[in-house]
Amino acid sequence: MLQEALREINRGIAEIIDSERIEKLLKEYFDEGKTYTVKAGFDPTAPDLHLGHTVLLNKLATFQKYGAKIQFLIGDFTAQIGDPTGKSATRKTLSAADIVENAKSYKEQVFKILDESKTEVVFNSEWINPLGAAGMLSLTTTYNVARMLERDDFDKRYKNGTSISISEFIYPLLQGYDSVHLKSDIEVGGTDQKFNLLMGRHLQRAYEIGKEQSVLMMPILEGLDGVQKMSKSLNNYIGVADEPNDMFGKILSISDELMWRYYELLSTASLDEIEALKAGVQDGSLHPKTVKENLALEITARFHSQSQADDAKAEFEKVHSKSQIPTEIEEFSSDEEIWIAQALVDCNLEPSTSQARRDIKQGAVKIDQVKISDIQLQLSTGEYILQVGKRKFAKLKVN
RNA sequence: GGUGAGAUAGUCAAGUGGCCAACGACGGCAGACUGUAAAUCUGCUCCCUAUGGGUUCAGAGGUUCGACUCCUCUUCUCACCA
Repeated sequence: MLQEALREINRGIAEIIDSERIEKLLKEYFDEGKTYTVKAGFDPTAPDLHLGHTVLLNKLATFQKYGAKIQFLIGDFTAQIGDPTGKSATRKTLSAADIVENAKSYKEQVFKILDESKTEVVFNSEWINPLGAAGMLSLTTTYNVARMLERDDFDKRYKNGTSISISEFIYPLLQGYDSVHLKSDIEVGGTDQKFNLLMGRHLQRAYEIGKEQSVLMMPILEGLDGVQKMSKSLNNYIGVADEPNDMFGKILSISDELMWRYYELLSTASLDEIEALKAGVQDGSLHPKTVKENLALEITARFHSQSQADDAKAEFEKVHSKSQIPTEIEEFSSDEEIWIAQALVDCNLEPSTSQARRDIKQGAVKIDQVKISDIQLQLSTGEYILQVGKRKFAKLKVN
């Protein structure tokens, strides 16, 4: 039982620090039923969760299975500074109202994966605000500039002469202080958070709270392009709130190489099962597309339902394999005869009539499945299925 | 505080009086090929019912027949010195 739990917890992780302590905590849970706390911090700037976030959430859910109480920390105070991690410049701040709104939407999405009864949602402004100037000052005395500059991104920026705001130095300290206040046993985060996570250990020691948190780092999930990390701003993400059809389609559009990465980090299939799939593809007994479809089905079902996932698969086959028209298409109407380019813009298929013209010239536009080439085409009374490229459809009714 | 350099389309980055709606790269979109793959090849990539017109090169003025290019001021960024 203990061994199984350890295997589950170690699955897919990038790095672990002080795993002996985790083992000890688990042993105490199995032997004496003692619980422990696992902290994970989230930035309230991005309330729309995507699969990249779920890598971490899945790990937290695993911990919950084995006696952990999750400290789900929303960094409302630290968001005012902006985490300098991976950023080349200081970023803008959020209003208090935005933060409240974002946090709310966070909770709605997170409990699709986490067990609410074993999760405590906390805001760090709660204890950082009362810290005051004196508290802040004493916090800063626990660390020094030279060590702060050891951090890779600070180091690079310092050497390049790119500006580093003093407040950015404060950020890791505050994140570490969260661990002091919460007396966390374990903190889970992305590998890019290593410095900040270790700061938690450092400060727990400095503040003598009698323990030092173990740190577990999850790898960063690549986005749909397979190169850059999955993020909303790069628009290469699969959102947990995406419609079943979108979710299924997006997963199927990833490269074969990336598919294995997703299997490792997102699937509940065991490592042995994944190895078997890889072997199957290698010797040709399994088609990579089938393997990818199964992944898409599993993930779509997790965030929606099995039947919705099955429907998404059927829909996908209909539209793409058989080149038929999707079941549900957004409908638009026009009260008078309309020029094709304008119609495409009105139906949100094209951003401008200029772009529409170009696409028509290139043969990317179809009406009722038939490719058109006449830029001047006028649509008179009737119903039309407009299509741009392979995936954009709209139905237009001209009265 | 002083001195110097710079700000060009989603990003990087050419252009230093007309040949500029602005080279190139990346990204993005589309076509071919496919498994809606990937890789590769090709085309497109400010707006406008368009062999034409309109708005762009940080912002505001100015010089000029003509400015992304020259001048002045403003804003912002960076470097060196303090």
